[in-house]
Amino acid sequence: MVARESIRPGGRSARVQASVHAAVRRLLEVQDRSELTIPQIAAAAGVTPSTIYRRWGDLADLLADVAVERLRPDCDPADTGSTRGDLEAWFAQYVDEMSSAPGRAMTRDVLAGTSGPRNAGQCVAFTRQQLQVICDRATGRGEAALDLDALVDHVVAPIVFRILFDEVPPSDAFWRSLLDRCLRAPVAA
Amino acid sequence: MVARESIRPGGRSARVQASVHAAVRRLLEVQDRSELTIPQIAAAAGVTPSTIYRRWGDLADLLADVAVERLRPDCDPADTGSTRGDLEAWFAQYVDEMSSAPGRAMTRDVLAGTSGPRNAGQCVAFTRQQLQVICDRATGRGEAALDLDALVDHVVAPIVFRILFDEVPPSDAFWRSLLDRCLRAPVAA
DNA sequence: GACATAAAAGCAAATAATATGCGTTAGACT
DNA sequence: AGTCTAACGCATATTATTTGCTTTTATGTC
Repeated sequence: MVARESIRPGGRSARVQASVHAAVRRLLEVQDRSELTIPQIAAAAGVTPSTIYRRWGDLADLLADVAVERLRPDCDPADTGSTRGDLEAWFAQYVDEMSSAPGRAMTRDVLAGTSGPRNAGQCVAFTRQQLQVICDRATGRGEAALDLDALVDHVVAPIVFRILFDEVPPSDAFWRSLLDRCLRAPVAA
Repeated sequence: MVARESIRPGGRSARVQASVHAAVRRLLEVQDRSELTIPQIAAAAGVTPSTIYRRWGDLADLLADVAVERLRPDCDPADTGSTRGDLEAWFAQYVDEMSSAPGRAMTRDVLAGTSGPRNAGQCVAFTRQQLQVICDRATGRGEAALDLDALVDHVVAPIVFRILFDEVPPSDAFWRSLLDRCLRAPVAA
């Protein structure tokens, strides 16, 4: 089962969803996710457990849903005046956010849900959208065109790979060198 | 809770572990993992559910444990005579295995367990070990030294990223171009 | 504005999974 | 052989999940 796609804003469904999401976020700050249960979330959100079971199916799917919502960017990348600056600023905050303990947990949650592919696809779409804005801006300035796919494959992917599979989070120097290398060899056809 | 590290081979613990792992593998072929339950696995393995709960904690951890075991390489990379050939052969089978439905599921399982970092770390260690063998072989032949980290960051990572986050599995052309690019610019200091 | 409709939530009871105390057994070590 | 310990089985208690049915709430129609 999966969360409904289109929910009228302001309706009862939306309110329930909001309070459940809020309850999850609140509880996750206080306790470990291995202790988290659906009845507990239901109580904290002021709804019946069966409501959650019917809408989200199980805990993994609910957590995935919450994580996707939290990973959704809320504004465009900062405009620093230069493409390089835009990219550096964006990746700095991206790495910072993603390699934090909650960030790692959210990424895992997104992948763990029953509909892992769907949720994960949405997340990478967010990332691409953000980078696309920077790419478009570069083109608008008349600078050399950026290769979005190269950025994803050679900067984003190694960063996320490290976050998911390595104990130590990616260092500042690490992602900067990835970005350097990518910008230096833009279209290695 | 986590599976014990060192278990004497041939002991009762080892037998229980083997039969539980086998039961999980067997059941996963027949039915969806969302239907899979611990009592069911216990019955199929001929043990008591409490045994599984005590040893593995929960289903996610058990699945992670099984997945790590299945991802453990059972032999060295094939020796094709050339480094390039070794890499191509190895990546061909790696991508094939990892992007299959069971492969994707296993990768997700590894990340989903309570001790995600530990298990994931083990998997990337397997990969590095395999690639290290190829690197050593290259050095032995007197060829140019390969950059293991570059292979992981710029070939393995984009492949795994695609498998985890994209709906469509990485194409043959995709990983070949990654490998090409990596071999052409080996030490881009 | 009252009324019908449908989707979603609440409630409560039934079922299933998970946790745990305690006795038993298998293997390790002397 | 005898002892010791870790792990298992069994039975029981607790907790989570599912489900049928009722009630609520928002929406669209007259």
